[in-house]
Amino acid sequence: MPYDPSAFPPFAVTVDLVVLTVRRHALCALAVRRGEPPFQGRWALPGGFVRGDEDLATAAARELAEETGLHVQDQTGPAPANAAHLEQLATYGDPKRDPRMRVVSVAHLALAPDLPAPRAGGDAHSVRWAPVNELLDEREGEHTAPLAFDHARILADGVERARSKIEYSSLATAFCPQEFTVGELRRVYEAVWGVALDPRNFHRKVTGTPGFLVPTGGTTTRQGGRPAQLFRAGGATLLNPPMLRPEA
Amino acid sequence: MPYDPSAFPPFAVTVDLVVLTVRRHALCALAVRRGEPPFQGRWALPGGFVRGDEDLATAAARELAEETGLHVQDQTGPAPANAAHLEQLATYGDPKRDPRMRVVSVAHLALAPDLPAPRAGGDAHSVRWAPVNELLDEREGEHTAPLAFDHARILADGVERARSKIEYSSLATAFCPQEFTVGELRRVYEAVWGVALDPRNFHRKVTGTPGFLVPTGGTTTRQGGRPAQLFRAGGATLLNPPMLRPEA
DNA sequence: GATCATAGTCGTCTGCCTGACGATAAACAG
DNA sequence: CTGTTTATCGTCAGGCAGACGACTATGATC
Repeated sequence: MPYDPSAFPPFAVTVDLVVLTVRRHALCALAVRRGEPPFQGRWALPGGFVRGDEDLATAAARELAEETGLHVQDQTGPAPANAAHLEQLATYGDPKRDPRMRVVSVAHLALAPDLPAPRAGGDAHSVRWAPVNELLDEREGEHTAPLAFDHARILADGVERARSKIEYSSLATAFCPQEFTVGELRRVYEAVWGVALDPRNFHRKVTGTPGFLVPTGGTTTRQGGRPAQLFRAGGATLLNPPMLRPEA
Repeated sequence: MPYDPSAFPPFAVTVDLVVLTVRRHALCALAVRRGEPPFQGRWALPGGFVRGDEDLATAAARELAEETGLHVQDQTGPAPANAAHLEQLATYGDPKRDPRMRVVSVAHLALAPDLPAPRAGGDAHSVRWAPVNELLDEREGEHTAPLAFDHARILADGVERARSKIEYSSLATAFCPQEFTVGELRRVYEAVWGVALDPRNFHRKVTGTPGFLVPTGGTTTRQGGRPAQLFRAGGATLLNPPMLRPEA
């Protein structure tokens, strides 16, 4: 690795974000409308350049906060109400992925609870939560033009990562508010996997997995029906045994 | 995303390789000795700059071939004898990870069968297969100085990826020659996980998992003892049910 | 207030998978 | 021929998962 700057080609490095949440029983992703060419007017994933003195994870957290007001879940201390999970997804560096110049994008995956409040600093016309099925739909439509750049691929990879990761980790709780019921957690799994799960078996499974859920003592009827116990996410990050996705 | 080149800082982009194989019942990684500062004389992961017109996967495959003579496994057509599995691992971009300049490294993970032939173009003094336990050992020793840069972290991430991925995918066969026995495959799992497995249960499990192994009809006694059936990797990439790593 | 719809929670049963382990088979070394 | 090594088949008990019945506690409706 020589010093000589002419020995290597310069790249622009960006972070792109796949921000997922569950709204109205559907898995949704954050999309922004592009205001300038290329792909002007098309929807894209939020993202931006990594600064010269900034770590990749820091850049992703900064973009996430700018775009949504969400803060990255801190391991220590009490989690704020609007805490999100953030992890690196993959890096995309096809020489032709951006027609202007050579851009390498380090995509990150963020999982957030459904936000009742509007997004900070967001323009309603240029930022929206869209069902991933719509965004990944190939057909043209009012809101269904393909995503800009290679963002459909990135989104698909992010969705697949989320789908498989909630199997063997407690990440599904990142889609829930701080306190949640077993039924709410089940609806998260159903929305992310796109399947229906048996409430009784799910309840047994999830309450029987050590470290997954801790009861808070409270109950709620916000979903209607009989009052349900409230839980908080337990300390376990890896689930043993895992939640099994039903056969394809 | 403006055009203006002054609007974003330039980065150097490299690929680093975690190349794993199983030799003498131990999981080993490829290490190269650095010939110049920084970290002169220390061991490091092989890698190099991504060229201006090159995809990330292409750059990784090129570096792999230069360093080992291995070719990336092609989905179509017959696999050559020296075929390796290659996938992107993660990207490391701490601003201080290289003291000379801002380098973002897209690490890749390669899994290869034990190579009986010496490496093409390699100097025996500057390239070696080293047990990952040695490379990750913090203590100083003749061959155990810590890896250069953040390569210990990258190697650890690669090893962990391999350990978890052979659970639910057929990737363990990438460590085997084209034709192999159940016992040889078991020794791969034992070396990667660092545990002893029951030969009888392992045999039942792998032969009972659909699409994992297809018998070639031949047998071999190269491991001594009773002749063992030879198998080839089946078409399945995802194992159902998965191989379960024994409890920690 | 009785009835109904909605969710939540507890049990039961059966089949499958797993881990532990006995037994047999086929090679080679002495 | 006997012991050693590796491979392969079988058995058995425990645990977990899917299917599903039953009961409970709310709010909504008549």
